[in-house]
Amino acid sequence: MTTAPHEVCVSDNLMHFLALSDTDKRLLAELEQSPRSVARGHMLWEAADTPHTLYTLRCGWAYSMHKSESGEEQVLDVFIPGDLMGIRELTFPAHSTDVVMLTEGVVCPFPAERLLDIFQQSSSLSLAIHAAAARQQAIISERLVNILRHDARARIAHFVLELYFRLRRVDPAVERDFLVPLSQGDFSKLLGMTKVHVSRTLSEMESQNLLRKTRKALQIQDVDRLLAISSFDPMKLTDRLNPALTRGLPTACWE
Amino acid sequence: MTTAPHEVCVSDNLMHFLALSDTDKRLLAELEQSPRSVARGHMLWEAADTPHTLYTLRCGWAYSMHKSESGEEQVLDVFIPGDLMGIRELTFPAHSTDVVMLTEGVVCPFPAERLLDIFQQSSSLSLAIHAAAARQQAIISERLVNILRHDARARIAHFVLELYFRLRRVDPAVERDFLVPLSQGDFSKLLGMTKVHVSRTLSEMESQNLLRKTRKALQIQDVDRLLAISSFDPMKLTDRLNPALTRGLPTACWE
DNA sequence: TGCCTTTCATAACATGGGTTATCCAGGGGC
DNA sequence: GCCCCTGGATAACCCATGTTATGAAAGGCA
Repeated sequence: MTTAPHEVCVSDNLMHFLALSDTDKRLLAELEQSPRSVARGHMLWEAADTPHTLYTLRCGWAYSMHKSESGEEQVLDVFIPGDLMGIRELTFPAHSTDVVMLTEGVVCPFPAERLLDIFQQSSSLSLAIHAAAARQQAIISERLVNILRHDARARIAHFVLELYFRLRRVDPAVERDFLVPLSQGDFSKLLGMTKVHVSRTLSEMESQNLLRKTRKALQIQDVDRLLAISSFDPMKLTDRLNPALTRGLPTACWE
Repeated sequence: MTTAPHEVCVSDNLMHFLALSDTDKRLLAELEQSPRSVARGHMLWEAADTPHTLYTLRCGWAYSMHKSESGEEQVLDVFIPGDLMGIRELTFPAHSTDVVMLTEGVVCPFPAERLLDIFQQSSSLSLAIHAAAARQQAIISERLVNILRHDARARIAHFVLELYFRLRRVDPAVERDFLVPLSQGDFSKLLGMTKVHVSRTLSEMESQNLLRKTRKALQIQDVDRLLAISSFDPMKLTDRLNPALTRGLPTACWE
């Protein structure tokens, strides 16, 4: 059945890329010194704020979204435990998204300059953080390609697989049936369609034994067909780094 | 009238963010040591290649695209002179896009490790390069939001403004009427619509005196209405950096 | 317990944009 | 000058998805 919420820290995330030295782990642990419990709906930052604080997400889910003047909302990122939030917007004078907790959770805020310190102190960590940031962006680019080229069924299939693989990456205990705190409305804001059509399409997919979505959980019934429908490529989220960059650096434990 | 092609180097791009020291300029100049003329249609890299080489684009245009098994093409980035090509995919073991020259041009290839050297040698340059990379990604994210929320007219308006502001940034001589080596088919691959509909919509927009696109050039007739239609926000491409990061660093010349 | 809000399901209808096809114009090569 | 080839315009038709509306189920809260 669905697994219970899991506590993950950034180093659990980053060590997938490279083996981290004790110094690296200590640097990361400093970032996560001040965990803070936040309620569902809590806003970590708002569009137009200056990004002076970054967050690691230790437990719970969050998302970032654009609000247009007309009040429409477009979700850009979904954050899961272990994710680093805010790097995308770090170099900008102002945030362009709101970031809101989707569930209650625990975040660790730290000042942006700490990241600069890290960049100066550890090239392994710099690389791992860049890799993590690049993968966050790759997720968005993939979503763009997917959305532009495919119909509603494929969009949903793609996104569901994205979630599944991302969750399993940081918590291998995740099964085919897992907790997802996203409503159909959230799906619609992510995938650029109306919630009515999300509902229609989910019903259709359920009747085809592809997947089943309830209020709280998501059950993947046929990974292979979902992969085929969506042409999702798990490699796009790979933990493997470019070998041209890692000469001389310690490799990750899984190798 | 339309302006002639312009030669730009990366430092012309990066110095918009921060004042570059002579050392910084020298480091960048080293990257651009080996300019190479390439023909229209030349492929700089292909999906599945390992990213060992980055390029600066000194002159001419290029784009990167995904090809799906079914042969559909989705354009992700459009590169203009001064752009750094390949950072997005740098940390991945394989490229996910093809990059093709849209015009003849001049590129400067350099090995990926040089970038690592730069990161270690100059924190100003690191920051400027990160900022440039973040803006490339922001362009894609903006396009995603725009495409999901708006109809064909707004998509085109948005993209046209994106081009206009990006070109003017590196070459202030660019006027309302400028050269664009993109066909309607290219527009369609960028914006996720058919070329037939691009044609329909361009005709409509021309009849409304919004803009006029010919084979080679693009003429913006009514910036204000285009801005209104597309809710394009030039701030999303700002050269201004996050003040929380630049304490102690020299500011850009325009400040 | 009952109330109230949010989420989900479903139906009837409207439409933007996809599909396919044909023709025309421009531009490069010879 | 002629030929091709690519790019662009236009039309007729159709379908996936948006729109609007309504009711029911779920879940929080007093």
